[in-house]
Amino acid sequence: MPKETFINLPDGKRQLIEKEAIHEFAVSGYDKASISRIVERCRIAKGSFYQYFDDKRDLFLYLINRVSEKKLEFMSSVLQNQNQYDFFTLNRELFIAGLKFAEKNPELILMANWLFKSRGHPVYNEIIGVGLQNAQNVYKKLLRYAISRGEVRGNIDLDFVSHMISSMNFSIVEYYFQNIKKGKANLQKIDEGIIKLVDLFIDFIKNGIGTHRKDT
Amino acid sequence: MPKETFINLPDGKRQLIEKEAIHEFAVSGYDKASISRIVERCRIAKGSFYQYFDDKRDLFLYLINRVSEKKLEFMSSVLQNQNQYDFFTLNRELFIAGLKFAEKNPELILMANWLFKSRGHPVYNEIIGVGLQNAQNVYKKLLRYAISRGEVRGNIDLDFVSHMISSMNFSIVEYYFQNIKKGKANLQKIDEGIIKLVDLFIDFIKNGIGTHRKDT
Amino acid sequence: MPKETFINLPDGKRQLIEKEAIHEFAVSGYDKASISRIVERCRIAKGSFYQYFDDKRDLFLYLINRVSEKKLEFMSSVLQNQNQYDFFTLNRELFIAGLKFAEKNPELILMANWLFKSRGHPVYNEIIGVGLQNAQNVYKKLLRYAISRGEVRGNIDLDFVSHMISSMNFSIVEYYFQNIKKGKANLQKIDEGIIKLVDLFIDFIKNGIGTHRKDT
Amino acid sequence: MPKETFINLPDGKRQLIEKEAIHEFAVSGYDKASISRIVERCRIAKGSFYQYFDDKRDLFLYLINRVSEKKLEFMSSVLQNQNQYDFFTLNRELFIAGLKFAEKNPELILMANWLFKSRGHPVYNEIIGVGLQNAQNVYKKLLRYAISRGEVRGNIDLDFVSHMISSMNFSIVEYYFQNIKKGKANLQKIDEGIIKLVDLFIDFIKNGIGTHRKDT
DNA sequence: CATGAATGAGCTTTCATTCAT
DNA sequence: GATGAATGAAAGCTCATTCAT
Repeated sequence: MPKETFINLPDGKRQLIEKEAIHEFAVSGYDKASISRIVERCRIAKGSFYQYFDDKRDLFLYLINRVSEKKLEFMSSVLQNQNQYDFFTLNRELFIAGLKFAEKNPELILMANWLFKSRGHPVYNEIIGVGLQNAQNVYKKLLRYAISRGEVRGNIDLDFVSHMISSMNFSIVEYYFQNIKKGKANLQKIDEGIIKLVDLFIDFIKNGIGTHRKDT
Repeated sequence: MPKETFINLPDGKRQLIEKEAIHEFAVSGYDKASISRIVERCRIAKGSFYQYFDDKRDLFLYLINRVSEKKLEFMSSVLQNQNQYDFFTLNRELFIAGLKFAEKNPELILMANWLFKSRGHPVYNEIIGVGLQNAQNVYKKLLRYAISRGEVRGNIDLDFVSHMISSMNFSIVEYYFQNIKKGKANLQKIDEGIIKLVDLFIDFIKNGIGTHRKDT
Repeated sequence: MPKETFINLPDGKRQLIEKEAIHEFAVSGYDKASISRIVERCRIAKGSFYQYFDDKRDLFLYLINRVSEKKLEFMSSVLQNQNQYDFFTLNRELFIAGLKFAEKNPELILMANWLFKSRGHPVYNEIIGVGLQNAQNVYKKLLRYAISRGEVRGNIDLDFVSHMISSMNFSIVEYYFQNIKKGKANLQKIDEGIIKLVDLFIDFIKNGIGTHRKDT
Repeated sequence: MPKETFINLPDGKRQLIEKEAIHEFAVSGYDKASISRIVERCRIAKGSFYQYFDDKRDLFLYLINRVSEKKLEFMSSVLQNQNQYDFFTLNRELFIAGLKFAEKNPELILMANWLFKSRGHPVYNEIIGVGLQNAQNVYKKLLRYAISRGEVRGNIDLDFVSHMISSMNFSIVEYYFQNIKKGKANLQKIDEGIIKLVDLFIDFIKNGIGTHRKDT
């Protein structure tokens, strides 16, 4: 975690560093991310960086935490309605909120996605070790709650299902990004298409693991 | 592709080099993989390596080809029954064959998965350029065939669905690996569990994109 | 061109690096010159070198520029009298100034001579591309001016004559160096001898390309 | 010098090796010349090469000797008339014979020229050490003879003058090659031009070192 | 607290030469 | 005598991290 010196930095500078660091990790991934490039773009001294953070790892962990916070903040409005919605509707809303977040913070998502893809990488393990809230755990909690409310069958493999749901989430976002990059369609239309796919996906988990079969 | 010198190597040595190279790429990914480490572990001279392969890229491409071959060989028995099975059953069999292959060749799979996760990396593009069959394209073909046979709705988004199916495939294999690493259960039991999950997944794609709704 | 870090180096260190680099290029030529050897002799870290220069090429180009500067500075006193002297006298003075410069900076000359001999080498082309004044072009200009003043016949092949003059220049300097190396004579006497030869050479070009024949 | 094994080689193979080696040295110079490339082009084994020659140096020395032989042979017709011609006419004939040889054996000349430019290089010194006949020595002998016949002043610096004459020779040939490469003119016309320049040069040395002044 | 030069282990790659077959 | 795989020292270059100022 960053040192006092970073916390005490004037807001503008701190935000600049965060922004450029996120950009660097988003574009290059963790291993190829270059501290030199970050400090160059921020116009701060290399030494200063090491007054703020212990090392590259420390910076990355900090940023991942910030992303989690930001995303949680963004999604809190949805999560506050946890009791109103059933599990599947809540999921749909979360999914869509996630897509909107991705749309607004594409670099945050690219960075987080690097992490998601890097199971087995030393920093991945460390982040898990630090007990960072990750999507999978969120889904696990929601699933447990849904089971207790009778919305989801109790005999599912919680770990696997939450793994799959977060994978799908990731996979859809990735697909979305790729198509944007290809400029395959205007954003409006892609959004529509993706929401259809989200619905398809929601349908799936409902039919697949719900207590009541659809269409009966 | 490797030079004659590599092809002519005594089997033991050739296999040792392949094994250690696969190990290296599996644990470190392409960029961090170190030729120095490979030759050290094989107890061959650095220069010898460059008698066998043009460079790191050449080695990696060769190994990926080998994996494709091996996997194709392994799955050919399933694919030969392409006409007997309907799309969903075929998928199930492919899935299970894939899991068995992963079980027998865990490091190959780790290496291939690095590639899967590295869309955008120069070697990824090159492998695609070389026209290597990747899972997504295979599924696209199978889906088209299934649509022509009336087993799958014609109004699906082929790209998205094949993307999702190969992602799920990848995701399930990954999940499987993690649990093995954790020693969470004896292999026998995990196998049973996973096959159940495969069935769940097959159910999903059937209900989600099949022409006929289940239970109607 | 070198980075700020090199410019800001304490004089002693900067000069040491220049000296050792010139020595290396002088004895080994560009291709065989070894950065490792340079940094070893300067007792600096390899990484430090790359804080100062982009690469070997960058170092060489910088040094060649320095030589040009130094030589131009050294010869400026002669060139300032460009209008007072006729072409042949000016040449004589330039020649002698060149020899004196060579005497004071033997390694610079060896380095520059490597370049002179390496027409066709990538760095040669690059240096020409950068528009560095080379001897041949200087002579071409002087010749044109001399023709306009009626001191030199107008029907000569400018390219060939300037090629020959700079070759001779080079050749005489080389001869001078060899004899010094052999310790063939005390410097005083060699100087006398060489100046005689310079006069002979000046005579030659006068007879060859001058407007008025000697002895008529 | 080459080993017995090379001498005993069938003519065709021996000549092929010589041809390709000359090509290699001509194109790349000594240091960058690659034994691997030579054996590859000759389709012989690397090991075989080392059965024929001790090393790269050995091969080069051998080839330089062969060039000397060939050139001497080519020029012997001129040198046989040594007594008929005066020094200057002989020189002119030698020069022109040299140009014709260069025209017929461009790669030999490129190789020899590398050597000429590489005073100070280990192999240069060795070749001199071996006492190889070089142009400079030939000129020295001719000059001595010419002095004895009263065609050349006795008070010249033999070393310098022979150095200059051979340098000029080299320089003109180089100029010739460059213009051919540039395709600056058709060969016929270049020849005419060069012969004019040769005459200019002969004039020079006549004026410079002859006993009798021209035009008086 | 900011600075930015210094560090050095590490990387991939090359190539003349050797030597067992 | 022919073979060609094996060798390993040496090359140019990178980059996260340290530390004296």
